[in-house]
Amino acid sequence: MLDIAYIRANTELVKTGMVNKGEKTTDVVDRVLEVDEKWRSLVHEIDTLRSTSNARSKEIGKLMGQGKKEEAQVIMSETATAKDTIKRLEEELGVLAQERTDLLYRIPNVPHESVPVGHTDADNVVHSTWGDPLPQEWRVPHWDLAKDHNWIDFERGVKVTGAGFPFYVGTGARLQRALINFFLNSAAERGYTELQAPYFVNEDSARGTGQIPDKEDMMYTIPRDGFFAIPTAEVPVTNFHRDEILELNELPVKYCGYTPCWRREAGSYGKDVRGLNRLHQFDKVELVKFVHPDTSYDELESLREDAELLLQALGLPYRTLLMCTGDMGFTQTKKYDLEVWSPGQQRWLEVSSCSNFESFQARRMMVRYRDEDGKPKILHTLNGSGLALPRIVSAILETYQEASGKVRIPEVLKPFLGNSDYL
RNA sequence: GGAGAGAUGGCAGAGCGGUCGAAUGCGGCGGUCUUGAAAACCGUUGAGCCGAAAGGUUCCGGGGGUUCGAAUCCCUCUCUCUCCGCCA
Repeated sequence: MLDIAYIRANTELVKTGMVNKGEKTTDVVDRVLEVDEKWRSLVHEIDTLRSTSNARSKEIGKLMGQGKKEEAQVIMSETATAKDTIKRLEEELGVLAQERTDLLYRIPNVPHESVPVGHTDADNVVHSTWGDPLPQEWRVPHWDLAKDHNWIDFERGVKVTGAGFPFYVGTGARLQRALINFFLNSAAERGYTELQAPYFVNEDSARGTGQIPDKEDMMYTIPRDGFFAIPTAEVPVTNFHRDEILELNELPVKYCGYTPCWRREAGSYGKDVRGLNRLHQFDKVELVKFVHPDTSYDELESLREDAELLLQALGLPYRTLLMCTGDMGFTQTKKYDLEVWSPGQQRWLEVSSCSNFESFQARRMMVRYRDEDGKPKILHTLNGSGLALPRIVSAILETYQEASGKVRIPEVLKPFLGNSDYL
């Protein structure tokens, strides 16, 4: 959520940002300012009332201590009504406070000035490309190839759990494990501390990163225990420092973590869901940074680079998109998507998205750092995939397949796969 | 799953219903001393909110209650620890 003081001081900027992100109206901004105004004046009123009644209680305490019961009685009778008034006003305040935060939660983060204004994915800007997209030629989609080699078993996944929960079999499973190791090792070399995170989180954590309210439908739930299956490691890893104050000299704090991710993906059908393109359970290595506000845009560039280097090392042609305002999402100020080329399907597949949230998540989670003046300040958070596995598996199978149907192993993965040349 | 104990500041750990935002110790920061460091000594050191500031206010696991007044009493929830059982 945004800082209400920021909204007050930059109302038009916030509204413009909303419009550019594709919100139909900006009424919520006016309403939050209105409610905030009322809230603040009521806070003031209540604080004043409490101040006098606190003073009186102390007075009573003093008199009682001196044994002056009668004098104490007089003041007691005076305070009786103030108590009721305060209680009534506090109830009012509670309603206002709730409304205020509800409204604040509905205001999206403001796009950075460097982000192109646009409405759809057509307005995204190609930031860079690496390698040449391979032509189709003999290359078949990964689902056919994987089936021929018995590397992925979609049918048994359906039997055991349901659609979108495949088995990886034999070499297929090994390839997954190799990729996870390669990604984690690379992240470690780039200064990320590895975290092995819980796969379930509680409600506070889900709220911290913004899955609740609004996006709880994307998550699988464990209602009996009040848990959510994580849709991405971003949730547990970013919440790692919830309600904490980090020291200035430890910034930037960088974590990587491998986890499975579960997403209900309600309402997704059609060709997009063939094979590994869209799953309910998939594996991902996530990169998360906690940084000083002054550096977050530099950190975004280096985060993007961290992710890009993985694709380059794997030798997979890809392109990097700078997402336009309309295609960016509620919580981000700036976002890059990395799309790998799938020669078997002749299309780009998103394998990473690297985002700056500025203080949007950190404010909600109260993650702060202690500034030079000794005061706690909200820091900035960023995250990006490094990388999502299934579409990388698709791209490897399709890119490295030979006319015979055999699949070569990318150089960097060989050490993880017995130094063989072929899968 | 059963039984018991507990939840207080960065950590440890006190706290009769009234000057308790909270003793004390450790840690942190500043200083004295020292060629430098250590030790010793002195001082300082929680966070949120309102406010231009002065100041005010809230917070002792969460929520509710009793009271003029709650860290302290009552109810409730959650979590942690110990023992037993079960178990990778």
